[in-house]
Amino acid sequence: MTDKDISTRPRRRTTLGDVAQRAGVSAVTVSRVLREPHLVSETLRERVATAASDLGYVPNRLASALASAQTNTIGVVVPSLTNGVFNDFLSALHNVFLPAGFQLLVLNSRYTDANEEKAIATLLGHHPEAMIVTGVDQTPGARRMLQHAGVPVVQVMELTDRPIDINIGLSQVEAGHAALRFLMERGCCRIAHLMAPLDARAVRRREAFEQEMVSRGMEPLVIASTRPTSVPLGAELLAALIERHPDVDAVWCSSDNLALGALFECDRRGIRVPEDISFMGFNDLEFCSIAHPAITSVATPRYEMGERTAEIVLEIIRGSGKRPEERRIDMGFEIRERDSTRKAPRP
Amino acid sequence: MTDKDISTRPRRRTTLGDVAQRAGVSAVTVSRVLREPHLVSETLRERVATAASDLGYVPNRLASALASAQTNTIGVVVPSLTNGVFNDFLSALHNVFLPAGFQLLVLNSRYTDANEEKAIATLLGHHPEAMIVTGVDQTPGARRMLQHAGVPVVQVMELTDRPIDINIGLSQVEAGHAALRFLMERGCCRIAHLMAPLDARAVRRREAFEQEMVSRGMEPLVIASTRPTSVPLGAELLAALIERHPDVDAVWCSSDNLALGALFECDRRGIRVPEDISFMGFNDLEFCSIAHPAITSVATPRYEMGERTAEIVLEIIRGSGKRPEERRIDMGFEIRERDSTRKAPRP
DNA sequence: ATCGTCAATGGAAGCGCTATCATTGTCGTT
DNA sequence: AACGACAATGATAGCGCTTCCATTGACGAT
Repeated sequence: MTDKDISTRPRRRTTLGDVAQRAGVSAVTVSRVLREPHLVSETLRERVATAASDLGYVPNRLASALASAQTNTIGVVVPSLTNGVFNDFLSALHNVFLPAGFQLLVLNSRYTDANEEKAIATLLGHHPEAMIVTGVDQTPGARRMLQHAGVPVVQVMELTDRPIDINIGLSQVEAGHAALRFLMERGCCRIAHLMAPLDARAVRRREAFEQEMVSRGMEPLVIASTRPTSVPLGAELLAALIERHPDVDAVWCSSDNLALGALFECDRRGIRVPEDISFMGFNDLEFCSIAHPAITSVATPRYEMGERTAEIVLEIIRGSGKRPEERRIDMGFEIRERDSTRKAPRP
Repeated sequence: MTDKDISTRPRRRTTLGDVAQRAGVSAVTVSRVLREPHLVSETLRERVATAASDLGYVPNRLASALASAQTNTIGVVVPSLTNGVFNDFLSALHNVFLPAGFQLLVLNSRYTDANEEKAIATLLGHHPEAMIVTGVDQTPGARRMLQHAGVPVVQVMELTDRPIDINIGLSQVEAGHAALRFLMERGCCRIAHLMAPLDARAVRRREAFEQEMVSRGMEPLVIASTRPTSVPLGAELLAALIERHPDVDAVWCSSDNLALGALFECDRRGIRVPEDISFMGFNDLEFCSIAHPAITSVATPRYEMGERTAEIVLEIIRGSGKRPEERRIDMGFEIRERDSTRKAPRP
């Protein structure tokens, strides 16, 4: 039975013309029924609709886009889908773009520049109405392509002085400074940083963190792994840290996943949090507030960034390309203190 | 300066013709340089390449696809990107399809049938070479569209007797039965199930779980929430469970995220795992083995499922539509026991 | 009765590319 | 010297749709 299904499948997909013929009208009329039904009499409108549904007609977006020079597509490149951060961002984009009649084309660069460049090329081949890329470290080739694309380009998550077009993000450098200051204010003095330098933004935070330590006369202490951030990696990095530096009293993790893994490892080793070591994460993913102990984290406005990005893009598209006053928007961040850094003051 | 960048942007994107003109050749030759360079003399090949790069030429995939009737695109619909399960699956698809010259178009149905149908329609509009959809509960409309698409269709994650075309997954029903049996064998007798019925597969597992309990004369005990699965939800569901049924001695969670949240909540309430309550999750996400206590989980072959799916699709496409012998492939599952169910035997 | 107006439809051209076939020129062969 | 074979290039015709403009007929205004 299923076999029959397959063999009876039409070899040629039904087109506008097929529908037109079946409805006894011209192709133009069918096209109009789909896009501007108010211009077509009700009689024909119904006849066309019936014919279309009988034939299981699905308009060919490729042809439509080619003819109209309108793809109603937004190209997005993110470095990871595993990381909850980008899901929140994408979710916001969806929520604004879909109702506006746009469709998202999302490609994953897996944290490598070459992939990002390839992804950008691929997306541009689809002629999106706008491009949204993560970070500000595109390759020269990618930059050039984006500059020549003739569509709005938004670089997100991070700030730069030389944006390609629009830049919406937060200062990773300030976040790095703030994190160290926060832990010091809580009385910590032997502070370590766990990170995965695959992410360019994590590297920027690390640099700021180290610089701040050096400027205070402290010895920078960073444990890094080239693997992508994950919960198991957090456990590993913490183990490595404790082995080499059993005297740490605070750990800042470059991602909440690392923090969670590190917390598990502490639990396993009988290290008490925050009594023995204070812990802080980054991004404030949803599990931070629910973990036990709850994890202090640097909250980033991922959802808001997505909304803002989408709104600005729509404004530009609808305003026939006019850019807003501010090309560079700082969305800020906020440290949410929870139990993992609430050490009882020393007697 | 940036302003200038914008204003000097070309209004019309460069086309094959532009490159041809600049290189002093015909459009056909440019097209050939891009697709079948061995057919073009080296002189022209270089001249064309230079012209293309000078103009920042990006081929228009829409036009190319329209003309060649080949999009080299695979359409994929998943219900969620937040859930690690689908990332592993997508990751496998990427790893097989990209090197084969195909590009993935991924849409998110957010666990609703209407969205799924819309996503399928949208993807079909892009004329993919194959469609991969999650689950087996497509709406009649979606089913019809897929049947008429004239391309291979794979339903994944779950098994059915009536596949649209190809079906690769695992039996959620068997998983439900197995989970209960596993816990009973470990001596648990008051067993609860925490779940989020947004996911059709979770519902199927629940039904099997309940049925198995009933058939053993036990009273089914399920706490559900209509919100999507998440770590915080796990904590909430556990709280609700304990309030109503303080006597439970085992909990099976429909996802590892729920299990993690529930574990945190136990920790917070001083409930010992596994001494007081045994815990089991589903999917075996990477944090299960690293959590403390490590979480017993039903491991699903997500990555392998993705690989298998991609391989079969490629086979069909390359074999000019010939389907494999087996239309329905059971990838199985496996319970990985860890500390969260390793209760010391009663004295 | 004649005109302009307007709603409702259709015809034709073309979006940027590729498939197909035709055309050129260069060989080696007899 | 004439031929076919073949490599290298170009001309042409679409792919399925939309845009633009032309056509038709019904209607109210003069």
